[in-house]
Amino acid sequence: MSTSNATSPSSAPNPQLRVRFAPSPTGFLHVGSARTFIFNWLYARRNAGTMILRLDDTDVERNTEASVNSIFEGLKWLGLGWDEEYRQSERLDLHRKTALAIFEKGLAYRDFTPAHVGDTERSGAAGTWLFNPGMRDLSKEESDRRAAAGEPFALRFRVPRGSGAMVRFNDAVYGEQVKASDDIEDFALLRSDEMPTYHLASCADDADLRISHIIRGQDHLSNTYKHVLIFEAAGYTPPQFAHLPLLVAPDGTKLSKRRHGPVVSVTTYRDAGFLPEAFINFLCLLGWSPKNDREQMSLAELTEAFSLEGINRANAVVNFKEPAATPEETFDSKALWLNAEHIRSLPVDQLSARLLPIVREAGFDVSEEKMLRITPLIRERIKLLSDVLTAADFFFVEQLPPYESAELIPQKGDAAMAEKVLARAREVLAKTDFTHDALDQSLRASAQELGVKAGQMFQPIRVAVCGRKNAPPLFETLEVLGKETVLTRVEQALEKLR
RNA sequence: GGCGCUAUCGUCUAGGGGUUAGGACGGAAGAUUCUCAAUCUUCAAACCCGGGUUCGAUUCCCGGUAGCGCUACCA
Repeated sequence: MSTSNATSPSSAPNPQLRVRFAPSPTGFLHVGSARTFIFNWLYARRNAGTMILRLDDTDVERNTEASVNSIFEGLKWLGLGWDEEYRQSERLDLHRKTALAIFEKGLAYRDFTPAHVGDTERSGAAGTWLFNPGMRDLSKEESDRRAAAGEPFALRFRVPRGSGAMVRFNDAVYGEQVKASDDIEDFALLRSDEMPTYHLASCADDADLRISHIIRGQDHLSNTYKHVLIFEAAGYTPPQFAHLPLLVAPDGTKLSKRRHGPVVSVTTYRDAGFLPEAFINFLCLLGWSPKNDREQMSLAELTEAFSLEGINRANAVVNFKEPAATPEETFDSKALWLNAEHIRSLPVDQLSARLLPIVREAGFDVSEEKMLRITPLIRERIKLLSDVLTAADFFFVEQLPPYESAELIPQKGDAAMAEKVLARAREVLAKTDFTHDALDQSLRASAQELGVKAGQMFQPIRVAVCGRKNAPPLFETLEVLGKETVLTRVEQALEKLR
């Protein structure tokens, strides 16, 4: 890595650099987790390292297969991939071995206190709970005897006390971190059912998988002291830590499906019509900055620009609206804007290919060719892929949905003018080539002959063929619609006016 | 309660001992086009508070306040 170029992603594989994304499958994949995954992935790719996915599923009570699926579903949509995959539940032997090694060094002890007892006593006026009285100093003989007798116990880390010892680590984002070990409680390593706790399993696996950088949410910043203690007790050098500021809701609280609804779930963005590359782009800008005012960036550009130094320390608000009605007002407006930007920068054929399944899914039978012709007309008019359904609806249907005949009346005109214009249009269009320039010429000429403004000529026709006033440019629209459909719709509009 | 982290426009952020505190989204106004959108121009909008240090602090230090995190045999 010392040889890698500082300004472009290194191509030489870097076997020493290994990062992991380690979700626990106790819920769907939410946007905060997605960002953590993305940052890890970016860091791995930027430095030609290895990206590992590890399911931290040691909490048998809360894990669900549905959650595992939801995580994979979300990650699949992001489309970033990973190089290695593990499940903690398949590595319990390693965790127990690690715990045992720590125990044998005298750095952990058995706690026979029944589970869930201390909660109220612990947080009494005396202050912070640090350990259960008596257990820490149990003699080896008694501890062994009670264990041999089959009494259940949790294994706790024997955190150094009264020595004034300090635990420290250097965080790539938050800098030098120091905490008195007297302030750290004797946390559990193994539960009384012999399952490892998160702290133990996580560290044992990180060490075993030779993780070089732990990039994770800041909610783990204060847990890190415990982790440093575990790494050292087990004889490993702790990896480099980099904690990420949290993503929070507009009310400042952490994202939760219960409180904030589906806006916090990754698949909601997928289903709403976000482009994964736009969503990734948006998430990257939350808590990280390339520091050069760049906003819209491709994956390649993000990969190239990404560095731990660009990560900031304050929590970032995902500015969605809680009581959500339309997508327009639900999602963070920057996410929407970025999505529109990415849509516009997609080549027409690619955008068209992404739109087609959505249109067909909605029940419209549209050919690839036709979609290819429609796409450029709506590309600048949609923010979400699914907007295609409202922006281009009139291209898909045989029969236009009903609209008010008053819509046909042009600016500063009346029903008579609308009728006059449409009658003329019917006549002229019947003998005009349906190409942009020919339509342009004959319709403008007609306007002049009729003594109306171009806009007054175009508007009734637009409404007649699109069913509404706001639509893509007229000539292109007519061209794609085709002469037959256009004439039918103009005829129907004329009937409306009578 | 204890321990810790954080604090620049509404939101995401840049910056940093002396700046007209920059950009973006969103908002407002205008230009432009056959409507809408896109595009372009302009405008409004911020350094949490109090003490230090200093010739000078938004920037450095301390305190306060607020928010968040951890304080489980959850992760």
